[in-house]
Amino acid sequence: MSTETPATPVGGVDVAGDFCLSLLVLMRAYRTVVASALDDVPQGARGYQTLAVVRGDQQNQLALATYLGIDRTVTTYLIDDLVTAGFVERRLNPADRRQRKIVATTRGVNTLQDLQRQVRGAEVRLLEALGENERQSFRTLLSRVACGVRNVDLAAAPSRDRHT
Amino acid sequence: MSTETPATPVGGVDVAGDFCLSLLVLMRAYRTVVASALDDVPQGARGYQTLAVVRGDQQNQLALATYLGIDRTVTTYLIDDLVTAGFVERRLNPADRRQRKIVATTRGVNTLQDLQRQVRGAEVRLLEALGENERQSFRTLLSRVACGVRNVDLAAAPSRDRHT
DNA sequence: TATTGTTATACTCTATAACTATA
DNA sequence: TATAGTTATAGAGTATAACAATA
Repeated sequence: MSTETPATPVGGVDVAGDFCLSLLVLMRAYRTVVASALDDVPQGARGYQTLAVVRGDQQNQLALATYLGIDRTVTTYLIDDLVTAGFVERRLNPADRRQRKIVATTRGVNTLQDLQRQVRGAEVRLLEALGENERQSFRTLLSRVACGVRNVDLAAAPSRDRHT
Repeated sequence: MSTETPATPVGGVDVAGDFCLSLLVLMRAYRTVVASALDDVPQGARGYQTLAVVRGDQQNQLALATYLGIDRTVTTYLIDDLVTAGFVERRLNPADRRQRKIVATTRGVNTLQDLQRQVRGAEVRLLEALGENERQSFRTLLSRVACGVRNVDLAAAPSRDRHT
């Protein structure tokens, strides 16, 4: 009740206005646009994100997995690759020896800074259709949506019950 | 040259403002939020998109694949499933008997309308963190970015050359 | 017993190439 | 010969479950 628009945009198709497809297109374009920048980063965008998170805060793998929204088994392989690349280290947490804190190496931090600059550039290209103010708006809105979604944790959507 | 911001947002990490992660979070949340609505649609969001495209314009499979950004081999399976579900039909194009035009059935059209309503509702929930005006802005900006990206075709990003 | 991390297995998704039929 | 569509095979990515070490 009281949805925003009439259900059917009669006449032609309004696919251009279709949120679902637009989001997919954006996602794919994003991957393409940052691909060359993240080519040498293990696991591409995922490795980059990990590096960005790890740089500021030293976290164990489970916390990292939760934050990035990936499985802890995946995290193992991911960190393996980042360690091999020399971007992060695993350090045993003396307080709880089950945990391994992930710490960015100097090389990792330097690489990250370099990557962030390149990724930023790629993002600007991606958002070329927008003016500078709009681009900033879009960034801000996206960020707020993501934060909101992250906090709410989508309690309204029982994805697990439906897995049959 | 003349990028928007200084490369490093010194101090803590600015992951909340990280476009890359935000986009991923949004994408995942979107999937989750529409999952129950699209549960009975073959191939989920992809089948839904296909139905939306097919409804307005009768296209052959190759054109469909191009538009949706998927491979033509994938399209075959996708259409197979949609046919099985009774949402679309394959019709031989008399003008060129190599082609199969994909046409939505009555049932497909009705289902689509129903789905669109549900998906719209889910999207509103997804964008809950935004006010109504902001929500509309976000939709519009996203749509424009997607269109821009689609037209430009990302010529600047040589993803194939880098495939080693 | 519960938790962190690792390993092994299986499953899904996607990409590549070979094939049929029409042009 | 080139194109539309199909089929088969292999690869990447992901999820599940079982395991080892520590609490």
